[in-house]
Amino acid sequence: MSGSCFADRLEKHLNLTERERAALARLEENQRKVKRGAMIQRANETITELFVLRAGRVMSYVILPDGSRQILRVYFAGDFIGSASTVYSKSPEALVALSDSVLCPFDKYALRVLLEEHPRVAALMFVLSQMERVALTDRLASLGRSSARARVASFLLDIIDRLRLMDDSITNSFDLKLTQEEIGDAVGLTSVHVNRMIRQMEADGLISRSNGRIALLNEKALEEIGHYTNRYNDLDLDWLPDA
Amino acid sequence: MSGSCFADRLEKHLNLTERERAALARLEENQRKVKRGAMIQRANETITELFVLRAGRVMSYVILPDGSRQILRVYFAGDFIGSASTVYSKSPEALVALSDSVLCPFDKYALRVLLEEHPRVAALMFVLSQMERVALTDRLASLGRSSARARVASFLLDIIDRLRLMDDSITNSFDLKLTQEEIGDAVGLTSVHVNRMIRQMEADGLISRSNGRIALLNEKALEEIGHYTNRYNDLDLDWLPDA
DNA sequence: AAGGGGCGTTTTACCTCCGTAACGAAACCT
DNA sequence: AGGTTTCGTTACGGAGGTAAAACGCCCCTT
Repeated sequence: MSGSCFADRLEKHLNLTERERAALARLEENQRKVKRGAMIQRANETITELFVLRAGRVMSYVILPDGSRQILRVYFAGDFIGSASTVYSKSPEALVALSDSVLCPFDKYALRVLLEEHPRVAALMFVLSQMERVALTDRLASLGRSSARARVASFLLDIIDRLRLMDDSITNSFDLKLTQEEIGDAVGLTSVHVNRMIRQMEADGLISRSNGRIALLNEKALEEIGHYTNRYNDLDLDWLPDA
Repeated sequence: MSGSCFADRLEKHLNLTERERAALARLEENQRKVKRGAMIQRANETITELFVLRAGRVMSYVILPDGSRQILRVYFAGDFIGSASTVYSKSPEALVALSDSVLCPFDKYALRVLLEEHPRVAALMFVLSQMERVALTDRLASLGRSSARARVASFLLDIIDRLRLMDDSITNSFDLKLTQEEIGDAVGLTSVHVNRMIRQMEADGLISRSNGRIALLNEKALEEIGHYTNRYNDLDLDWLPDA
């Protein structure tokens, strides 16, 4: 366990050197605690800060002119967030804490130094960003081309697989920490219809629920319903620069 | 005009050094011509090649188990494609030429050398990948939270703005090179309904068509209908390492 | 020039999945 | 206890999907 939560995350995929770990730890020198519901970054505001999410859960979203919301992504401990601000001077998306969380803010210019001095970390940042790109295209296919039932199923599977990545103790149940309205805003449905789907899946014995926790009782079936594939098995990072 | 089409694209955003241009040109040493309709990369096949698209037009898509297709992205000259293969050993998406095209294939390991030797280019690759990420989240919001009319409008605007980025001669009309079925597969609609929307927009005087070309007659109105914002104006690349 | 096949577009009729609106119950604050 | 948030459920309507056929156009072939 190094001082850097982000380094821990990267080490799920490959081994870092001491120097690299130290450099990454420097991104997390500052900490900021935020409460559930806190706005971390407003959309369309000037920003120079990025964050490593050290603990808790965060979502990013946009609000359309008609008031509807699209949740873009849910983030977990170890994730690098706010990365859009590496490119745009005004944040294209808002960030809100879904649970009490700990953030490590750092400056764009700190990222610059990191990338200059650690080519392998630079390559890794590119790789992480590609992983997120693929996750987004998967969700795009889900919203564009599958039914409400399929969208909810694949969304649940994606969340549990990402939680498992950092927490080995998770078996088949987890705390979603999202309201049904939020699930709807993530997969492009209304809360009413999310509720229909969830109760239907519960009636079908695919999932069960008790006070906020969701248990996936038949993942194979859910994967089929949701057209879901776990991409984290098929990584190829051999081409990255040597340590 | 350097030897590298990709360098030309990057120079739309910032100035490269001679050394950097030379390094990028090395990615485009090989050329391959492909005909319209040619499969460049099949989904789920082992791959080690990436491409710079030198001329023509290419799309990426996935096919869901039920046979439906989701087009993920349309690429133009100067775009870097197949980037998912930097992360996965099997391609998560298929690539097909939408018009006769010229591709410059290169190996993952060539990318590695580039990133090791040119930290600024590495940072730039990260930036490009973030730009694509934001483009995807915009489309995610479009599919998840807006009407058929809005989806078609924003799709057309996105295409024309990306064409304009590389070709100053474009005013308000362009060659789409997509069938209505393909438009539908890109924005999550059926060809029938795309047709309804397009003819409606034509009747409303928002667009006009003649032999494959589409003219946007009222971009302001289309932007409002599609909840569209052109992100290419708001870039902030000042933090990148110095030349 | 005539005929024909292929591809994309247009149109019609019908249907269904999902959204809208509304309200009551339960759970959660403070 | 009283407000606030979330969940559950209903009835209804509409946006968009499905299926099918006709139409137009280009290119081929004879």
